[in-house]
Amino acid sequence: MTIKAVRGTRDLLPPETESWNQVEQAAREVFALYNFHEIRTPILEDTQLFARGVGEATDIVFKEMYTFEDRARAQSEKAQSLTLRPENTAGVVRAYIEHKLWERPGLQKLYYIGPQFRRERPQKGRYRQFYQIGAEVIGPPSAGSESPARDAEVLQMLVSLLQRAGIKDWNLQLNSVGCANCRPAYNEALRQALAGVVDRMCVDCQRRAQTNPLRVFDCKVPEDQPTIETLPRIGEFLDEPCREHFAEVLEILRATGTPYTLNDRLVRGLDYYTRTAFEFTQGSLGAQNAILGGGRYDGLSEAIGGPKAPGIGFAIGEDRFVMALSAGEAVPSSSVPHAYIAPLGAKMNAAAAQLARELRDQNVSVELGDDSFRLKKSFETAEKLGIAKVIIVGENEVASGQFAVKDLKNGEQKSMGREQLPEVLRRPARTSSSSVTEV
RNA sequence: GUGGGUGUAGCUCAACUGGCAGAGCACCGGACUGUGGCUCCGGACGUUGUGGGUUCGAUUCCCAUCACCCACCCCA
Repeated sequence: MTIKAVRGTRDLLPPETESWNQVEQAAREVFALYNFHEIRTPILEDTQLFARGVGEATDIVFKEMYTFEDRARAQSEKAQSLTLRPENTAGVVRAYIEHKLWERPGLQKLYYIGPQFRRERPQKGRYRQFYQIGAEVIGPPSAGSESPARDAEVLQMLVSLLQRAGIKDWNLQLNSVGCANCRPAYNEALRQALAGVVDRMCVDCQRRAQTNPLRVFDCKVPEDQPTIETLPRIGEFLDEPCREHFAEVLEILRATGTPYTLNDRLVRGLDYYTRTAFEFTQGSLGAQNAILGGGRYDGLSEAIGGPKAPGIGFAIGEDRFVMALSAGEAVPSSSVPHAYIAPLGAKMNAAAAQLARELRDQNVSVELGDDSFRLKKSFETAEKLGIAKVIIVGENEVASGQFAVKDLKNGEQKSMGREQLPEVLRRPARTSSSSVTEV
């Protein structure tokens, strides 16, 4: 049996990796405009971080984590339970606490790009090793971390990222899920309301009513919808501070022309979310149509043993983002070298390598051939690689110092000294209509 | 974890009712020894996902298993 990539993981090959780099570059540029800076946290974390941060009862922690016991190195050392991170917010907050980042001036505005791991059944837009691009704004309340201005700014940043990357047909769904103060009352009201009607609902809802009542709002069974419509909404239970916070977020969004859709059934699957919760969906993605999601997590730091450090953040599903991109026409023009160097005849490899190095030092990208190739093969190879210009390095050229440069687009060939090469090669090829008709 | 679908060459797909596993594209070489695209000729290409069963004979029928796809659950 040949060895294959394990289930739910995949190789990203060229030219697709070009799209990934484009997405990441667009993200870095936009983040920089909003003064976010990169953080890189370990892929491996103490299992407790996720149990306490993400929530013991969530599906992610309960049944989807890659967890294993790291063996003790010495008698005196205890074995430790480690987990491949299923998301990155907990890790960022852990680092915030560990390095006392609240001692630094202002808010911490951090972004990350990297792989995450969840053991789910693979599906379109869902992998066991998947990639997230995310950002967090976190800090002490005195630095403004609780301000609705931060929520609105993050949402606005996401809109500019989607626009810059060329994602179309997106929709921003917004809700407020309350806080530690008002959510218990709502949970109780919901539980009571469900108690009366749950036996008429689908089996999944009956289970949700027990384990995580908020999630009945996710139900897609048509027969359940009328029942769900009668259930109380979190919006009716928000306390005054939560209500004001949400209203101000909306006001800023309107003022900045950021379109949104209120969705009072939007709930999020991680325990740490408070107040603002959001999701961007995209039309071309199939059932897994959430291209990114996030929200506020005002109690997360304290849940994992840190100081009060409210924050808001999001994670973009990079796999889905790239998918949404290639569903449109925004296919990347993969980068093709400026020139192909064709060493011609025996013992020309050294001279060709020398020229290649000179050109590369001057930022000319070069694919270097082999002197065992016949010229014909060199031309064919350059043609197949889509390279526009071929430089011939033969005995004549080496002796005279004049190199033959052929433009494959229009068939013209001329001789020139090496000092002229970089400038000529970097110039894009002219494709005159007259040259197309030769042959 | 549950349900449905699909697995044949690098890619896209054929192969009648169970009877020699094929084509196009791509790849390699030649025609053409310092000049590509077009054309022609030739070459290589497979444990038909894997293992078992039925059969004189299985890509085809049956069972199991694995992978992928789609959906549920859940999430990015």
